[in-house]
Amino acid sequence: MSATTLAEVARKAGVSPATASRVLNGSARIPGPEIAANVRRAALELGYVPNAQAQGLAKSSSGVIGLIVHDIADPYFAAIAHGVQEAARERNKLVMLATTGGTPAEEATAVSAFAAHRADAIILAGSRTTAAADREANSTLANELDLYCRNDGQVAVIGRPVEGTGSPEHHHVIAVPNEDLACQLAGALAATHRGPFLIVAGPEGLATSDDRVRGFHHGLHAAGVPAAEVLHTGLDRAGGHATGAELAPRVAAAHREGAPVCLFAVSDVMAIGLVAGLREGGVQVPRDAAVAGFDDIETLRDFHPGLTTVRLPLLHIGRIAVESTVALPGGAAGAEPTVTGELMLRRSTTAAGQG
Amino acid sequence: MSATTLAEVARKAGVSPATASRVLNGSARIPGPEIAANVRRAALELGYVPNAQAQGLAKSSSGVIGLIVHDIADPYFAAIAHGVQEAARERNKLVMLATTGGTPAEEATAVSAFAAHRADAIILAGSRTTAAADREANSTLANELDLYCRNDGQVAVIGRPVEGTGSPEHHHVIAVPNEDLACQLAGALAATHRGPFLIVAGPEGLATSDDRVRGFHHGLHAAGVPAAEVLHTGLDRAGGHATGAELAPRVAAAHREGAPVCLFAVSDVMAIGLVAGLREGGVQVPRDAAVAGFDDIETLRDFHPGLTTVRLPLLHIGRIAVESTVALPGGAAGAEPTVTGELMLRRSTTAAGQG
DNA sequence: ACTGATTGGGAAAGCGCATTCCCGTTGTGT
DNA sequence: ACACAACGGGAATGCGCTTTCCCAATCAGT
Repeated sequence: MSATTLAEVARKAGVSPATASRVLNGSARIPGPEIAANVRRAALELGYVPNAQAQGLAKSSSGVIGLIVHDIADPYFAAIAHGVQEAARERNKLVMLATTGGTPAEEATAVSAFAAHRADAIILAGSRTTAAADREANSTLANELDLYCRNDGQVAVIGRPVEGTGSPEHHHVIAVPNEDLACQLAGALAATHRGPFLIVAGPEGLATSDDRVRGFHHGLHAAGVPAAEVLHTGLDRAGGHATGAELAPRVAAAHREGAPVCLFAVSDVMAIGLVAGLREGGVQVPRDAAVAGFDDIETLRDFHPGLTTVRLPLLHIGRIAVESTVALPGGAAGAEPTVTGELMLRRSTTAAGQG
Repeated sequence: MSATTLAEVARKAGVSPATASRVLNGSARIPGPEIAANVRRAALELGYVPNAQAQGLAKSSSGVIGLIVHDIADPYFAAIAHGVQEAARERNKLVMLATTGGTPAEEATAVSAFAAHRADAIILAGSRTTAAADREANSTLANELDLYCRNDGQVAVIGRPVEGTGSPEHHHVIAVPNEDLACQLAGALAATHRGPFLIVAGPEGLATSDDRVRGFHHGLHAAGVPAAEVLHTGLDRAGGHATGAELAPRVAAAHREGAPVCLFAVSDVMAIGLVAGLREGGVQVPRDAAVAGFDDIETLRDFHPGLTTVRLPLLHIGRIAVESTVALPGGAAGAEPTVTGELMLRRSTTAAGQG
């Protein structure tokens, strides 16, 4: 059996389709109460479900927000998605999800798909990449976004703008002060930690990772601490874990020699993997080495020892991404789009007899 | 500037809209190569983006899969969403996400919204509830689902079927052997643990929680162990944490008296909160008490001490939910829809001098 | 070379709904 | 009592696309 249409409802209620349309959705003109009741009853009896596609086609607005993330299973993105979802619901919008694995090429196809669905807005979460290999894909992405904007689409990018896009009035950048916060973190750690610093970073060219590395370097430099060595690996638990296992002997040696290492992983999930890898290599945190992360992922806050990190208001970031891009039903625009973080100094960087 | 339409592309290419349509999407009839090239070039030059809504309206298929979860920030649902997303992409479908906080009423509105968008399938993840207070909302949900099915929608439910729905040929239940696995877990724990058992459950009436509690009871009973006390709390980290804090003195006392408690939290996130709460109350796991969880959430596998739990193939569950519900482009149906779990016995239930 | 089958393209009819116009009816002002 | 405004409802058009149906042109077959 096929879906019942507005026309059928109208016929059953003995009115015109126009009238039925007016009563069944908040139109400016509200038909008389008796007629309205009739229509509503007919709709109910027939099990009428409005066809959002037809509505969207007629109104040229789909009521959909597109969200693009690297990996929804990553708690970082899950938290952002949560915020997006909340704000979307307040606006009576649905959210469409695309996961891309972080490649600009996949992001471009996701944008294209969302554009095809005439999404009211597209939110692009996840680090931009500046790697040379992605240059072409990045420009494809920029083109796709421009195309979308030409059709009156709004896009919000979390972190950093996409290189090479035009129409800035359609682009909203939710800037995340990664560099500044990493700098602060480095300063705080340098104040208490005696010994060399090591940075466990994501792949080279990942903007978020690069920003945090750069900030950490600055912070160290400002504190008069020798520059940290940087190790590049995967921006996930596995990358951290592998690096931890690899580094364990060296870290253990450093500790024996009285110059324990402080490791900064550019994300919490990496830090967690790192700690696990070190532990499997016989290194205890914070006894033998200090470890810090970034993001303050909620699920990881109960980790033991408590992980020193930087809290990012992920949920809020998701919210303001949609706030900056689609107005509330009431009409008011959203809150101010500033994102700030907060240092969370916990046990993982507090060795006994230190601090 | 408004979007360019197929008609404009057709005019520019000097062909009819019909022909343009045929070349720009895989139609059965493929126009001549020269004409096709013309059309493609025109589309490119004009920056044509097909209107998926119009396509959906004309074809009556939207290419969208609706996913309903309690909370996307919960790693349990995030993992399922990941699997859904993967399988959806293989089928060239987009996924629409709705988070409901677990209330059947919200689930019903989500189903309604997805039905309005003519989603090709709806996947309902997250525990059903049998609480009396939800009776009415549950039947609303069932109605909404039936309405959706009447319009040829396919629905997959993860865990347990929704009570009161008809048209079983449209409903696919991805059964999760919660009860059986909890039973096995209880048996394994009873074999090594000496001391009373305590179950930290979710709200009463939550099917998943209830199933796991029941299974655990059975397992204990089969092992000849006295029945466990059940404590109901929130099915999240906060619930586990509060219960842990509350229980700490009692657990500590039990340990002092030589009869350490084994706590079974019905989900990993609860277990993590529980451990944290206990620790804040001075109870060390596994030294003073044993703790087990359920799900084997990936992000939590690096937890220390390793959490004894039951591994559920969450990603796979997400995959088969879509496989059972929308065919592959190739045409073949999906894999067999059986879900199995695996006991993961780790340190959290292995006190020194035991096991 | 003539008929019948096949191919390649166009015309047009929807898909389900919103909305602009239009018209008949009732209410207000002097 | 009459003109005019305001209101409440219907007819019709269009949103952008797919797809059937139809027609002209080409092809093979005896």
